[in-house]
Amino acid sequence: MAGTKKSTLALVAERAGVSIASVSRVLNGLSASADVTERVQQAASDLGYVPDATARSLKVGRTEQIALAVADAANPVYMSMMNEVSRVVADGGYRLVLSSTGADPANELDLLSGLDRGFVDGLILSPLRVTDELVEHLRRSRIPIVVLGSLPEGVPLDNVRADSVIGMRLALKHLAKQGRRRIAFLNGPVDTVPGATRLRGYLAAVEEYGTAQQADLQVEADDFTFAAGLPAAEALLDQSSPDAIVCANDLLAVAALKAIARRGLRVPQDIAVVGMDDTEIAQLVHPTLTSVDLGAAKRARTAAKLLLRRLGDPDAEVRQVVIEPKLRVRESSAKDAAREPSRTEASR
Amino acid sequence: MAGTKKSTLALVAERAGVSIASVSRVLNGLSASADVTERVQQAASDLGYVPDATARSLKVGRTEQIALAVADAANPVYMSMMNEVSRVVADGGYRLVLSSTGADPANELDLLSGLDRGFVDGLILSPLRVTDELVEHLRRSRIPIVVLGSLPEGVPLDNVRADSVIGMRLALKHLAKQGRRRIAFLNGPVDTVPGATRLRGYLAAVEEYGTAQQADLQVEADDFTFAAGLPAAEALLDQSSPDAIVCANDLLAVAALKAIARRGLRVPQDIAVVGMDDTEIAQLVHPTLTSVDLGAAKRARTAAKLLLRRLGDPDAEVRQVVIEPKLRVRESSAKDAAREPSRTEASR
DNA sequence: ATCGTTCTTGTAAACGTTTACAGGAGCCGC
DNA sequence: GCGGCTCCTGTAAACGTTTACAAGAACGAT
Repeated sequence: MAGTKKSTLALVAERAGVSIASVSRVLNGLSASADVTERVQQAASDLGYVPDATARSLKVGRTEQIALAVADAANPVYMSMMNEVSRVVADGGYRLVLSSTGADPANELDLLSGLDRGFVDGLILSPLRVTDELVEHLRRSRIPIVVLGSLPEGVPLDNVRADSVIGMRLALKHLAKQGRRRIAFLNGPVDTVPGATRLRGYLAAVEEYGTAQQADLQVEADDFTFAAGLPAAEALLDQSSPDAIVCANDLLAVAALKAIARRGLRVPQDIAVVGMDDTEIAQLVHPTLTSVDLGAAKRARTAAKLLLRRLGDPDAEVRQVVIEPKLRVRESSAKDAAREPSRTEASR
Repeated sequence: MAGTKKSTLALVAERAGVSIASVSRVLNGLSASADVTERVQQAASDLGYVPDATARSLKVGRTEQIALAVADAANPVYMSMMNEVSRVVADGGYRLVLSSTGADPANELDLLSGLDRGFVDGLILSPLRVTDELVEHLRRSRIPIVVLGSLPEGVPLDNVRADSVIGMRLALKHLAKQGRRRIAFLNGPVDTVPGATRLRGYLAAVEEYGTAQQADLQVEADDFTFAAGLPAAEALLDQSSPDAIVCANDLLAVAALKAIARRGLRVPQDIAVVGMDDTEIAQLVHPTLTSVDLGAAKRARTAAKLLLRRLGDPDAEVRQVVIEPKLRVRESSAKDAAREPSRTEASR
């Protein structure tokens, strides 16, 4: 069947006794006589011909590749996003180039400059920090970019974001309704976009629902990870005695669960815990974790579709989509402890 | 600084008043007079010139891209592998193209045939199932492939695998030494490579340590996921009363923990649980999960390095690396329940 | 029978690089 | 002062496609 040597249009043409133009036409389904079609197809299959992607790209000016750049691919929420993007993009006939930018904004800039090399047709970018310089680069990019996450007003780029302010509101409302008054906030770095907006949401909700507002109810982990969350949660429990903790992240929430368990306190009886992102982890831990679903999968899917749309129609109007958060109540904040998870999701 | 219009060698040449060959040479650091060098660099930066990746690829016959194909990107163990590969590959100056093949072997075959289109220089493949047809395709591939996982004898391909038979042996030895006699096995699909070898390892270890060998101590989940593991674990507890469960996977192990908790049994006092892969999840759950570290990160890193090596030297001798498993004892199998995790890993 | 259509096919240019080759300038030693 | 050397630079070919254009064949209509 497939030979092991490289094969080219010219070879096929020679074998079929036609010109390379005819071969190209037949293989691309353009008009050709039955005779030529037959001979070309025969020759092509004899030689196991496969068109060269690079040459084609150079000629048609498209690579059929899309880049996805996320800050921290180790975070489960990015993983689920990646999976969604991967699927949509593949369905659209594109390959996915992965770009792990890491926490350093410089990498994002590097990536953006590198984009002009034209190795992808479009980019989905999920920046942790949005600097002016980044925005400037985004504006003058030669290829379509859709941003996954918040963007300053007036930047004319497709983007899809979660409304985490409302998300925090949902969490605090839920807790306040149970009579929780000392609701703490375990945040990640506040100099990141998610960290900043979630803090804003927390403060607004504390105000709205009239729960305790004390500085010692807020703590900031060095990173949105379990490892960073653990000491932060410990510190929080040391410095205050909350009756609920809402966390910027499921990983941080799991860290809170652990810190609470180490002190012999009970969840949710003594302290309720609410996470954010509603990753798979929320359902794995014990007790299962109440979490604010910011629609990561949906955001990712939407972003990918927006990009495909723009690749198809570069002049389409700019669209900014906001995904509405949903609260997934589970054991870690249930009023009656015996309650089952409210919803079971398949994990794949 | 960078202009927003596309720029080409010819434009730079014109502006600098030299030939395109000279421009290319200067930009690639080849010999050139100070005068020309100066003028070219000036012109290039004026125009914000960036070389076109596609054209370069076509000419030099390399794409600087490497593909990574995994069956199920949603599995946390693949995620960690992906991160490692991503890093090594990036350090080597390559981009990473992600290919989620899914459970269907047909997709892997598609991918392999597509590889001849030459959009990547090499491939790291982690197949769930290894069919003859797959092996045949692997042999006649035109680009280097390194296989992440077991491979039939005599296939001359770089590969790196875990010795999960020894891994299972470690797990059972640990449990048997505690006096556990009814050690159950919660496996994933046995028609996959991991499923098959882990079963083999379990049976051999049961033999070696003389623990109970009963059919009802073995159960097979439909997939290596939490969702699939839950009913399987329930069934296991229904049909037998093990004093330990070793699982093919951390996700399955977490499912076992949950099923056990639902019955009001205690871990590890009533039933010890051991997982496999030692993913981050093992440290998040309560109780923390003893797990066999199959060196996923190390395997991935090694595979990536092997591929880079072969890309640099196509005639290097074929290397097959086996990574030695290590047991990470944690609370879920501790003899004395108050014991702390034996080792704390940073999560990033 | 001739002209005009339509349909098929081949020739050749183009995409943006890299690089083999050759021509020319400068320089040295004799 | 001239052959030979080195060093620099330009011309042009090549990578493997796609596609505009023209040429030719076949055929119908007048």
